[in-house]
Amino acid sequence: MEGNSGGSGSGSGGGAERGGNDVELLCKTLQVEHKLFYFDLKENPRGRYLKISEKTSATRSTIIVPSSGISWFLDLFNYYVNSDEHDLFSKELQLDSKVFYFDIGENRRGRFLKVSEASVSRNRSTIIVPAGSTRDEGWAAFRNILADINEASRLFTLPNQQSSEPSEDLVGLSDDVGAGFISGHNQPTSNSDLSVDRSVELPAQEEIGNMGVSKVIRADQKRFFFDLGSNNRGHFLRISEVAGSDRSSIILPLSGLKQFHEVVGHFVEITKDRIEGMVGANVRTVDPPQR
DNA sequence: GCGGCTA
Repeated sequence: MEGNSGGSGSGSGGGAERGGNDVELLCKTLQVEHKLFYFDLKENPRGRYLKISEKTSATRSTIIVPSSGISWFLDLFNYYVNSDEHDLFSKELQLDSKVFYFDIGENRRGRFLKVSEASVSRNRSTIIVPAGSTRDEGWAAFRNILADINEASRLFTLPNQQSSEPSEDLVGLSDDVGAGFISGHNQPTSNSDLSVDRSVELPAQEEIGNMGVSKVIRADQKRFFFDLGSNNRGHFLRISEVAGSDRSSIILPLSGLKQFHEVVGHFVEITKDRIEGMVGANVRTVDPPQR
């Protein structure tokens, strides 16, 4: 019934993008009690993101998580699942220009986790995840979905390049990232009873290989975000440093990435004696827990 | 077959 006036022209220049042109990489569904959660891993030229929607009979609410935040969400849900009931505190997570608030609540229906997204130009949106009746099964199921999606996102990101164990590498990024061809693969997302996943036929594999690649490393109190991107000038790697509320970035054209890698390797080499005891202590890549 | 949540 929608008078979709000229359906192709719907992308007229407004700030409200509906993500209609975005590529769906992965869709999953999770039912917790009578709520339905939709997880959509999507990608557009600006990058990759995870859309999480909560649907009830009368309510629909959605949060958008940048791809760099998926592993943080996984970490946080692990925290809420694994910590003792009395040790649960509110958390907040800042990503780009968004802040996500995690708060525990309880009423006669039970315990729940409220996840709110606050961004500059958009109304705050919230989803509420029931803890579940026994052993936080709602949160645990939610966590498992996040783990699957995090894994899948990394599969899309680096098809063939996990040659070395990440615990010994400062940055597991090879110098030929540009060659992004995802071979026809049987992806190992196997048995999930209540989660329906379908691997979308990838319409533009080169784009997927070239964009939306993200990594995060932690060093002391700082976080460094590595994001591949491209514009009309070509492809680049953006490295952002986040410490407290300060943030700054450098933009490295891919043409310089190999030299960059060599220079970094040089300094790793000459400081090896000093840093090798630190790897794994306060300098390490963020590796989300398996399963 | 719920129901939580500042806009």
